[in-house]
Amino acid sequence: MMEEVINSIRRACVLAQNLEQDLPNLANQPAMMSLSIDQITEAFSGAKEKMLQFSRQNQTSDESPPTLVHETTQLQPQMDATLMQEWLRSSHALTMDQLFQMHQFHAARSTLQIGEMGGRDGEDNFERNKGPEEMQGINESSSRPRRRSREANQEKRKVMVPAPQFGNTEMPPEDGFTWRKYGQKEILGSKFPRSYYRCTHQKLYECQAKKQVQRLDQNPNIFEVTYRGDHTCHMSSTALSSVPLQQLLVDITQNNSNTISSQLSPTMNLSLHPGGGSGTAASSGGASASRFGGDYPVVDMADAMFNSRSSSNNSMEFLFSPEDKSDPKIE
DNA sequence: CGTATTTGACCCTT
DNA sequence: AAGGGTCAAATACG
Repeated sequence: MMEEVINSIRRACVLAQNLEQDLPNLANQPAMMSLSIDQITEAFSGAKEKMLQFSRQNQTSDESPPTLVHETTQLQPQMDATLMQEWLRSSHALTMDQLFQMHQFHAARSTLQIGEMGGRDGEDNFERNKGPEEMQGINESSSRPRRRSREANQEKRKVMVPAPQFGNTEMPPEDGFTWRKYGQKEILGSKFPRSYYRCTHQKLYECQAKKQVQRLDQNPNIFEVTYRGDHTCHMSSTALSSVPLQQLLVDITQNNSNTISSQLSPTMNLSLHPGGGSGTAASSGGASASRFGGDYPVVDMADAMFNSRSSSNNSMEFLFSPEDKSDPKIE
């Protein structure tokens, strides 16, 4: 539970970092800056809410509800708070100060309502009776096999992201993952087409993560990015700014408490050289260790490292083991 | 020459 | 049936 709070805050911080980076570009784009700020505000609000929730339930009753997180995340609340503060102070001192001010400023008027997508698809059509079993022949004439198309019940996370002010504005900004476009479609009622991306490493790790990008007709400078599926690869080869903060952000805004915690490994972040670190420690070997799961707090460091290498995937295959996917079914 | 994107057809969901 | 999502051949790109 508490690590949820920490994660939330962390996400907010990542967002804030992003904003800071884009500050020069956003300077003359009040709309987008406002959007970005709203996102950050929203993120912090979510974190705060969770924290209050947590502390409330922690001191009144001790019937800690069985959250769906790993058991390794059972940490002492005090400890968490301390470590969290430590982390906040050590790695993001300046920004954090401003951010908290910002937060207080905007706390009252959180206006952004992303993540209110059509989430009413509670039930899934698990077996869409895929009738013709394409008798496994090499009959490539007319009927295409088409295996499992729409993965059953994949939750969608929707987020708005401002278009980059420089370079190719046709493309949404980097989000920390490498995507490969596999389709584009005109959408009814939208001026702009919607593009479909899937994770570049889908083959390697059966990474089912996908996203679709659509720029709003109201404001072409803003993309609506919808994420689907989880990354089973934890790769960040072309990361410009950070992690898939969209996912994270949306998670906050819709109280989707269980999806994210399974993707992040909350505990290892907490062991971030609290205090003595002085920032630049662990730069040589340390980061590689955290590459697999929880390198989120060290995003800048990780980025610095990853950015230097381009996208040569095959050489890294052994580095990115399929993680803890305890699902041996391999088709 | 291998990899990524484009694009129309195909198929699934509503 | 319409609209949306995906496939895969063709093409572009490095």
